[in-house]
Amino acid sequence: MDKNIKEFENKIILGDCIEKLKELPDNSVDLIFADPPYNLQLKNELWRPNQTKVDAVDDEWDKFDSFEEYDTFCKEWLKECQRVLKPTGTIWVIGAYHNIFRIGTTMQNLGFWVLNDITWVKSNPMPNFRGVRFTNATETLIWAKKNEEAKGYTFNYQLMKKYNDGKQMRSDWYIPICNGGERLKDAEGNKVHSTQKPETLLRYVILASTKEGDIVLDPFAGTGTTGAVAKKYGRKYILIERDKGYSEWIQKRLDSIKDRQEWLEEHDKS
Amino acid sequence: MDKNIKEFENKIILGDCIEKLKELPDNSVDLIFADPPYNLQLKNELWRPNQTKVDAVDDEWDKFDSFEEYDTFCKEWLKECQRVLKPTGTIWVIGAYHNIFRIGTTMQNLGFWVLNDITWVKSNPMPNFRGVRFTNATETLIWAKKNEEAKGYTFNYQLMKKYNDGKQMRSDWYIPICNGGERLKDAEGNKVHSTQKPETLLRYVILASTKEGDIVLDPFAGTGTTGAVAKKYGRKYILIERDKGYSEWIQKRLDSIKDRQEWLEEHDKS
DNA sequence: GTGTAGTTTGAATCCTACG
DNA sequence: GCGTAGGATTCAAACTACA
Repeated sequence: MDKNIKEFENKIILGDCIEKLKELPDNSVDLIFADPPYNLQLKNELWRPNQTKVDAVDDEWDKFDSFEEYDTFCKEWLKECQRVLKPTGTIWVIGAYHNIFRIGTTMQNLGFWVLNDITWVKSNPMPNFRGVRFTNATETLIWAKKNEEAKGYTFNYQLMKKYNDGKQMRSDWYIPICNGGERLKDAEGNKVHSTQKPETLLRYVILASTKEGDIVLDPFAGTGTTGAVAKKYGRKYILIERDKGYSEWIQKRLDSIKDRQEWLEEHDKS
Repeated sequence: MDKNIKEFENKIILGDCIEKLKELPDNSVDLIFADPPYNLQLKNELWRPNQTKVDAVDDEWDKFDSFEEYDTFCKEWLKECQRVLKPTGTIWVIGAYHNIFRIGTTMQNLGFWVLNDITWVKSNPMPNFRGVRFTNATETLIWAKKNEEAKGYTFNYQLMKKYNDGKQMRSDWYIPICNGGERLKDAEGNKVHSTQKPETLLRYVILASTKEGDIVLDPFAGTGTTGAVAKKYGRKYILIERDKGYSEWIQKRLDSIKDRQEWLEEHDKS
């Protein structure tokens, strides 16, 4: 026990999100970015808190049960995030209409204090092929502080204003989905991860709400976009990922990125 | 008991939302648009940089003691809405980050099936004066059907596509806030209602998800924007409003609107 | 009437440091 | 904990006044 946060800095931690969060000390990270899974098909493997009894037949699991399990799962990891977050830190959680309402409710119930809901407006969303709904063109990010009383969170107002043509940055962000050279593909040309987030999105998040040298935690690291952007901008990262395959991709990805200091030194020489 | 929905058509019903909803028959309306109180929880005064005070929403109807009380309230009116809604009908609920997560969760728990979450992107939102957050530039609408199994809801895909320059309509809508001549003002020039919605927003909603002659119910009618747009486009309306003052404004507003048939006849002559 | 400059205002969970 | 002083902070659109 009584581990120091330094042991975890710039590490990729392989394992279950909740278990691994529990190993981190209280009040130790400056920013959390969480992109939790919400594929209801995975419910049995993923967010059964109690592995002992799993219904064999899916039909026996009515919708409310499945929502309840998901809520329990989210409450667990969010509670750990709240504990680990510094009082001056903030948390970002991204989701879509399948899960973001439940997450927002859970966060408010735990006492997180919402600062903004940000809409990621996709410039190139997937069309609705059957023409029975509106094109699903957005995802939502919740930005919150540890609790209502928490003071002193970082918001680089002037920097964001500069990036927005000199006008105050708004809560609607126009960013393309992750595609092209940035999208990780395996040897067969298949995408490595189904929901890889664009680096631009993480750049907004990290530049808006951290200072250089801050510690950024991502409990669902996936392909490691959070780590990649953190490294590029001189922030420390702690990445938790339960899938060994993904974690190996993250390692490769991060190894290929020069860290800020290196980059600055090279830049000075030229 | 056993009232017929025809008794309520094109009526403004003065009274408590939940009580009055209970008088409506099962499976009787085609569309519900609900703009419930947001539970803003504003605590302090806010001053602009030029030392003028922001006119905050401090109406009695937005006061709740806790999340729990708010949730109970929402569960009640949403349950009645679900009962009253035809299986081929849909419901829209608008909110902001203060309440929309709770509403979405409650709706999912009740078995409503979400079709889209729509982001109303405001072209002219109020800025963040203190520079401590992003400009709060959006509100969210949840569009849902009665339950997962419900079939045959109306979505005027081609019409919406036409309104969107021939491209499939997306879930992000760019609409100014309600201001100018459309904003109702009393004799002293004060706004009648602190949160009047723009007609354009309701036009999108009603044209997308109803046919002519359909019945549109608004349980929190306010200044009656839903009724006004319904009347203009040949839909029937049922408006519930608990405040006598507001309901009188609605009556005046609706009286000044020609109904669709009248309008078409005049238009034919010219 | 027309054009320009100045004023007003909108669903807002809007500060921090120091006694 | 509280009270107070210090200091940094706004965008778009409608409306008004006036030339």
